[in-house]
Amino acid sequence: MDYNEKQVQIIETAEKLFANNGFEGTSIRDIAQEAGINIAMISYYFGSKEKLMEAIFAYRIKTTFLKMENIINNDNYTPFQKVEKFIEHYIDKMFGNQCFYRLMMREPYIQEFHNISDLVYEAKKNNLELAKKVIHEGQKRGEFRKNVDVGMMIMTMIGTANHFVTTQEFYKRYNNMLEMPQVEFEKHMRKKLYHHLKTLFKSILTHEEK
Amino acid sequence: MDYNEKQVQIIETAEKLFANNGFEGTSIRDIAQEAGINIAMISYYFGSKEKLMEAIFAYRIKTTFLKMENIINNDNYTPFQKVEKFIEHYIDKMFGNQCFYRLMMREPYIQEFHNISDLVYEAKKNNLELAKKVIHEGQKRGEFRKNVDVGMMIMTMIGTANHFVTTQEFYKRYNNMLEMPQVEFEKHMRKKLYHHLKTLFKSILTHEEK
Amino acid sequence: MDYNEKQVQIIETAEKLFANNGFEGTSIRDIAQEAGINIAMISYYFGSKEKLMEAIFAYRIKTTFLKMENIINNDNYTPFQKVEKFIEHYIDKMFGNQCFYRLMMREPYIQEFHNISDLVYEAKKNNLELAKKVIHEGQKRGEFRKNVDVGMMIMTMIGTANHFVTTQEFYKRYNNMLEMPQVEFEKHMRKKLYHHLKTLFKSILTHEEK
Amino acid sequence: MDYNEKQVQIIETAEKLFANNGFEGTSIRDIAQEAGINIAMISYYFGSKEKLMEAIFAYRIKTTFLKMENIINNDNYTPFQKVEKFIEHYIDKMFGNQCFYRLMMREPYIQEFHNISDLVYEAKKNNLELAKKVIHEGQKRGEFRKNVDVGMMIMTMIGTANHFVTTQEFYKRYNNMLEMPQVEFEKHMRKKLYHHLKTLFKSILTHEEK
DNA sequence: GATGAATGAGGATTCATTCAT
DNA sequence: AATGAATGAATCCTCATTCAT
Repeated sequence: MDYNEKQVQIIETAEKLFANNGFEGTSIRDIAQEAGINIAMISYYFGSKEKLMEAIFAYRIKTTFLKMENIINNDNYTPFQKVEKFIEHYIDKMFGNQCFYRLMMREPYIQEFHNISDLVYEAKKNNLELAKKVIHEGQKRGEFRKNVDVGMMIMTMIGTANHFVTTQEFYKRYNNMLEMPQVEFEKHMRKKLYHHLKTLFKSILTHEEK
Repeated sequence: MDYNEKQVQIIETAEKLFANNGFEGTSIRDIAQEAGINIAMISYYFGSKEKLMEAIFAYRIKTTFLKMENIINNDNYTPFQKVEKFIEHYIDKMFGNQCFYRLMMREPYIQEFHNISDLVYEAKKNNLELAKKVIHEGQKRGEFRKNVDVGMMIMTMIGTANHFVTTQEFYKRYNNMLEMPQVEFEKHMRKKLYHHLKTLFKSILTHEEK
Repeated sequence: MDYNEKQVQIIETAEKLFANNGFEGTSIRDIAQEAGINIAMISYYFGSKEKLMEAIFAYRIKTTFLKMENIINNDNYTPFQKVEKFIEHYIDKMFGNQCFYRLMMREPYIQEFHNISDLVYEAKKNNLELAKKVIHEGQKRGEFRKNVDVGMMIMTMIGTANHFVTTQEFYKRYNNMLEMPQVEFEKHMRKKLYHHLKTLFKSILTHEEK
Repeated sequence: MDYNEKQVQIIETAEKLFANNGFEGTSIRDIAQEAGINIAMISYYFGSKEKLMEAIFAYRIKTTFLKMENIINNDNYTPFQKVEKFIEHYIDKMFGNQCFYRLMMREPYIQEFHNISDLVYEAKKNNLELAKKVIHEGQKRGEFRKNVDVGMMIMTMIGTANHFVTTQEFYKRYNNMLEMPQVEFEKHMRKKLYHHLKTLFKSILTHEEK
């Protein structure tokens, strides 16, 4: 399960190409060429193209979906601070691993065919339950409204964030930001997303129904 | 630009398969077999696989992104009723054309290579501007808060709705609804989404900042 | 065996395309498009693509390889004048039917597969024997040398003339005549060829061996 | 640019089939079957059918159009001996590479579409200029007539020789030589062609105009 | 451990032809 | 008489994978 330098290089190259062109739209030749390695090495290291896909998921889910617990269990934060941290964390992860997130979005079916279904399911479930825990805590402490559908809130956060990534190109074009350097643009996006989701959650969690 | 019965059948079959398996993951053979037609007919009718993809977009965007104006311009509705109608309409369209929406989500790159880029851009822009119009109207009438980022609200609506569709399988499994018939499940989802987004928008648009 | 206007149009279009791109390199669609007729008409009129090829040969050989006898049997001409007429006639025919001649040159195998083998054989044989007749007449009258290989002379005439047509493009480029209008260029070529072959034949037929 | 054994085998097989059936009339399957190799190997080695055609030309022109200079520059030969050697050399090359010569004759257009145009042009030009050099030398030494159109003489040589190859089948049939073994037949043809062209050139180059 | 050569399977597309009208 | 729709066969090419080295 530990990948050497070359294997990691292959994984990351493949991830990028799969995200851009899809699993079937990317050939092993493409990956080998982009990564500067021999074509046969992919089958050699991973067994097959499918197994490489599995490796990507295993690699990312392991290194990506961890360490959320630390935030949740830090007692120095108020419930809403925890929510904020949670949002920040998700956004940071997503921007830091855009390719992988785009890949997950575009190849949902891939789960069914390969041995990653459970992995992904567990990661999502884990995420959801952490969020529930935070919000329930806030409710118990009387700081959040009672009748909040936590599942829907999480979907809103993830959906909005994901769509943000997906729709970047439209956004750029619509707002005449095509010339802005990618790094700056991402910074802008990220900040905007932070603010929006925090405001949204605050509004939902603390707004009194009339 | 008018497609006969057989052409529509091909378009809809291809749309489904492209949505499930991707453009490159779907062979012309697959489409022909599923649609019960001869393999050569696809090239015969559409010229190529790529042109078929273009036809799908042209077909759907034309028939899907219309008639939203009627809602917006109906003076019998209050601004918030218009927002509700807008949300309903988007959700209905999306559930009614799940395949196409999933296809758009998974193949964003396809726009760049083919002649659908502008089509999609215009549709999205049109959508966004209609939403802006409604909300600005509510603001002018003092019924909505002033400092609402309309763009972000739309992204939230679309992102949440899209994610809802994408994540169905996880949702089913997580909530032990795997046995529920698809039709009933969708009804359930749709209702839930209606409610959630309306509540969300109400909260955002009318909640007074403290 | 009599072709109507449309059939002739198809034949001539096909002849041109076959000459330029070869039999297999030309599709029925190409011919139909170029001739401005329906695709099905070719099979309808001629039965098949192969039969169309046969029709071209039948059509051209009939109308092309005739009337040579008149020259030969005209008693007002001296033997060498007859040779000159013969040369002129061949060159004129060839320039007037360049496409057909190029077609014959590039598709010699086609004879074996189709029913035109005998047709072509007879035409060639007829040509050769007419030439022999003229030259033998000149020899009998003591005006031509005795030991002339008539077959080789004919091959020289035909080969040179054919090569002239084939190598036009090289000739143009080599002599900086790329800008010259095709009509003028052909006139130039034809004149040159007349003169060359006549001189050649005169030299061969009348030159006394030392 | 150096081809291994298998590549050469493919090139020579393809050359033969292209010469007989044309570029478009020959399928990759045909070539693979005749050469006893896997179909995919052709694309593997050459990239495409077109590139294979280019390879044939590159291969032949390189190995075929060389070493003529040696003859020309050999000072032991008289000008007419050089002409004879030149003729012999051309005929030998042509009979030794009949397929390639037939291929060049039947696919002149192929030059325009592919990267061999210049290659062929240079080879032809080179050939022509060597011939000119020889004849001009003879003229300078007063052994050849002054007013000889060297270009036309070369065309005569090449055209006659080429036509000889093209028309073999007719010749055989006409002269009842269908039963003669090919090797013996070729020997006969070659000898005949030697003699004819040498006589022809002698007559033209040395015959005094009256 | 690492790789270049080789291949069978399957990809999209074009083809000449047929048939109902 | 003439044609648009439709199709099975064949086209070239790319694919992921294997194997001897």
